[in-house]
Amino acid sequence: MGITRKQEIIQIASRLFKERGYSAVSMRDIAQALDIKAASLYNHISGKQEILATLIIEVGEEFTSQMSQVMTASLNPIEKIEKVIEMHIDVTVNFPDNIATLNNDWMHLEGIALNRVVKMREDYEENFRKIIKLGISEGNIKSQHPEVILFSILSTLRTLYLWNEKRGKMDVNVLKKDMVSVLINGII
Amino acid sequence: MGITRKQEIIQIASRLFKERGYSAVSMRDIAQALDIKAASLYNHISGKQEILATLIIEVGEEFTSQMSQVMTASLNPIEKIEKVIEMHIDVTVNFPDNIATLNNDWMHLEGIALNRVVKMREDYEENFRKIIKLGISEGNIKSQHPEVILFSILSTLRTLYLWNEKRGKMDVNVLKKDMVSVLINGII
DNA sequence: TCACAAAACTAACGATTGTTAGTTAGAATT
DNA sequence: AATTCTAACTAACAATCGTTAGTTTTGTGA
Repeated sequence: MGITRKQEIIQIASRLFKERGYSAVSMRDIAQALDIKAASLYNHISGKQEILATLIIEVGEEFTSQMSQVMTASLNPIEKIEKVIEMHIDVTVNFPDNIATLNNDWMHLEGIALNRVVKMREDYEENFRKIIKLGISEGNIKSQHPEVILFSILSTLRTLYLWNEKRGKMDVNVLKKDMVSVLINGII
Repeated sequence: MGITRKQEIIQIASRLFKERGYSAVSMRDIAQALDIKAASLYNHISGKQEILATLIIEVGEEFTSQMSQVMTASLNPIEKIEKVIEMHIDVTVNFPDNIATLNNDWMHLEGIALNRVVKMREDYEENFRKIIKLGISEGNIKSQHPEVILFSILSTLRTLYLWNEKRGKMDVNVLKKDMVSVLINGII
């Protein structure tokens, strides 16, 4: 048993959403990419919203689960940040299209799904913030405005997907090592 | 003479584009925000595309012009990177909505405008890359893969607009100082 | 006060949107 | 062999899209 038709639809849709954005992709576009008619999609999914919600929640839960593993690990703050960076690179490699949609189209979610995703993101940021603040109070991290540190690292990690193709033949482990070095030690 | 009606339309549109994206904002939405009918917009602009193109090219030219000033200044590579960071913060403060649209909706440009903007972005990145490579060869910058450095700094700067509201009462000059410190010296 | 230009309006166009209803061909199950 | 299930299809819907044409209102300068 390979992947279901439903998964196939969501996969193709995520690719199109990544390129053009949720609003610019029609159900007919998605159907055409699968070489079927738009109405046939509804044998597998309830609507465009379900595609969006499934896509986003899938990768959102991956981040949540991985972050909670990092939080409970017995590591010092700097080591935890390193883990978060490495984890982010792994998730980006495994879900590049989902991440694009999570970043750019979360606001087109409706109802409970929207609340849920917003809360997931807030919790994620709050966990990251805790690590940074602890690192500062313990003296491992320079005493800088924590929000600046949080934002700098997080925005680099979040937009990794944009750069992942250009990265080309660069090995994932090399990328992790360089990324950790640049984000933690700076460039000089 | 304050701003023209055309500028007013573009301003309102950029705010809506920032929140929902170009494709999810209709001409009727823009008109409603101005308390007029959609057809009335066409007394001032030729169409939705003109709004998008004007918006994006405006801020694109600002970046191009400021970057070329940095390139010709007699500064060492590290000082140039500092200037680029500060410049990016200034442009973000002055054009927060344009930047959101440049980042997220450039692919919806059509015809010459699309080519032009893609070229502007490529040139911008190439200039930044030159600074970094020179810094590495001169020994001012750690010998790391230049693309990792370029990408880390640039993605932080490009998504500053997302964070600019949360920044709240944080003074622009403090932000510049902290940002330069984090991006160049790291967090430890 | 009159003329003119600017900027709004109403009405409508053809195209496209997400979605539903009902049907059909073929495969799997009984 | 008969039945059920799966997954496609055609046709159509109401709503909305960007845009155009033609008309009316509004404000300004002569």
